[in-house]
Amino acid sequence: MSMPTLDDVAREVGVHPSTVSRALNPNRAQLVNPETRKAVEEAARRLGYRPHMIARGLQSGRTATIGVIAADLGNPFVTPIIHGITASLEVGEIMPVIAETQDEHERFARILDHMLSRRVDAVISLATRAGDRQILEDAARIAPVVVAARPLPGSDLPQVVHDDAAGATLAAEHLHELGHRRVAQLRGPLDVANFSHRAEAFSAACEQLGMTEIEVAEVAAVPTIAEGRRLTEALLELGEEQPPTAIFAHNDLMAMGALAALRDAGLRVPEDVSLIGYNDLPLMDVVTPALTTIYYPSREIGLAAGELVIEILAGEEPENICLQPSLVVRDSTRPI
Amino acid sequence: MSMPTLDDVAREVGVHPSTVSRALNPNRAQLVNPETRKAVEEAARRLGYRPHMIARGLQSGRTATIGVIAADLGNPFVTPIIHGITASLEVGEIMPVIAETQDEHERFARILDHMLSRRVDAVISLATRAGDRQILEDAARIAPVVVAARPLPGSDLPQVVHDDAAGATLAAEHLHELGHRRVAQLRGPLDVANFSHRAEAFSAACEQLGMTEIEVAEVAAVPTIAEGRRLTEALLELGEEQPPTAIFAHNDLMAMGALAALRDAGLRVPEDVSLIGYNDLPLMDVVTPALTTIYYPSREIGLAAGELVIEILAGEEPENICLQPSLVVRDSTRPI
DNA sequence: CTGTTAGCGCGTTCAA
DNA sequence: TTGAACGCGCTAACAG
Repeated sequence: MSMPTLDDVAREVGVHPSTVSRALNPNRAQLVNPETRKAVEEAARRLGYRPHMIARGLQSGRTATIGVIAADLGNPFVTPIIHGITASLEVGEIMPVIAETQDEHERFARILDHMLSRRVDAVISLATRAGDRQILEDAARIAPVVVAARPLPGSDLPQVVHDDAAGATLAAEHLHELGHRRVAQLRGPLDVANFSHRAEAFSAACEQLGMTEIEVAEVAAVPTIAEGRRLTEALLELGEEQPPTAIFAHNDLMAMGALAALRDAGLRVPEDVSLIGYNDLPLMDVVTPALTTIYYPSREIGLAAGELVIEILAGEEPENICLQPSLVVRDSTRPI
Repeated sequence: MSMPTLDDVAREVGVHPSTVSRALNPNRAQLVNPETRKAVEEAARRLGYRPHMIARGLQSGRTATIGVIAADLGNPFVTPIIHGITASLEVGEIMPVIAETQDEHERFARILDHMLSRRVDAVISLATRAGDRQILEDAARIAPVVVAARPLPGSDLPQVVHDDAAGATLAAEHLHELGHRRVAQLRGPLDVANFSHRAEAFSAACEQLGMTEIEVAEVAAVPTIAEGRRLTEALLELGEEQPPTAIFAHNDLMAMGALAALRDAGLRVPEDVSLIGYNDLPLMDVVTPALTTIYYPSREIGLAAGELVIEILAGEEPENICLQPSLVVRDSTRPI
């Protein structure tokens, strides 16, 4: 069960371990006699030698791993991001080490600590909330930290994000163009910057476009189907003279919850109420009605975050990245 | 950017590094004078000392990481599994290191090699295909290997799987009970044991129940929406006197593709054709029609795989685990 | 209770 | 072209 080391190979060939080290290192292999090199390579193969990256890392100081902190791996939103991260990291033979915060601050802190103990070469946080700022910035003095997916406003940390305000504005404009004048939004947890940005931008756009926003007092505790359902029910119980003609859900999961709640209330989408989501999750094009939504470039965010990490590790100056949303019109919205 | 070490703390307090090591190790802390211990702890905190898990691992031989090999992180099927793995591994403060094979054998081999180089304490393969058997068994002589999600028939490696034959049989029985007599299945790639098991069991059940199986010659290259669509189109072009009245798709994604293809062909689900999937992916209850499917306990598979790894690392004898499927009846199937 | 010594596997000096 | 020695940060074993 224990693996052969450089010493084993050296003994096998009858040379010094350093020679083996050199022979097996592509950069230094030329410094070694071609014949001994052949012999070393063959012995290594025969013995099943594999470099001990841990030992190597101990002195090089690099582990070729980066920490990825996600909020909830059960949310289909994160899969494409992690997919993108692994894809871009592959070129550097870097592997992600993954952990979940469940959106609990204390867990976030513990995980960050743990990752620094592991000496990950960098950390990508996909789980950032407003209250995590201090510990992230502290961590950044020890290892590079990249904030991705969820923005951290007012921080100097390198960020790979998306223009949530633009997305929410697109949603408002789309509804306005369709003739809607009474609208509502289902807000995600506001300590996640994406949602606070969406909330503010949507309200601002409503005001500017002259639409009446029917405010739902409550905010989703977590951005899930269940919470989307709950908020929608609250909205319908508001007892307004008339319900809104269109609803902007802060993400697609909440939109799915809204869809269910509306159905239960006997309201049809889009005939009675138009519904627009956010993220363009996989499968949103096959639900019925196919969901009009704001495309969130998850995979690209992941790719860019991975690439940014590689640049940082190469000593380059990181540049923040902000990707743009786009409107995906499907069947859940229509003219009033 | 460089972190303080035991030596730094020792120098600060004026003791020997070993004393610091002891003071900071919960198991050995009692062997040290309470006062010096206090002093050490305070100095460690003040300096921001964190244990160097890499260095520790170098001599303990454990890295507290396990490798997780997935086929495709873009498939919503895998996220809940990884979710389960991280959840069960958390108790041991073990973190998963993740990589993707894209279902390419060579990449699989490379990744396995890489993980062994990193001295992961164990490997969980979620990406196993028939041809990967040899390299997996070779790897298992170096580090514990657990095969999860995709079975590896005839192997002695510990496995955490699911009874695919039972699931496919449930599907066939359900269709039979509804009165269907002409059915078809959309087969996933057969070098993935789940799909070959489902294919065989479904055919066998058809025969036993006296249902006619209309065979689609082709098999999906990958189990995706696009391939599900392609196979369905092939099925419809078969020019049979009559198309089947029910279709069993080997997974939910393929079922979604089938749904689209049927719609395009002017056939309605379930009025004209009943459709049943496999996995019960998130959102399958909100698509329209809500998909009848076979529940696949993804999260439980992940949890069990993680727990199995922990047991193995604790020196216990691994026991194979086989979880049972269940039928989830929704709106995409109905009596003929 | 604490200091000393050695070594985990490797890369990187410096010599020869 | 190769060998010898050292150290990365830590823990285990042995002294004292």
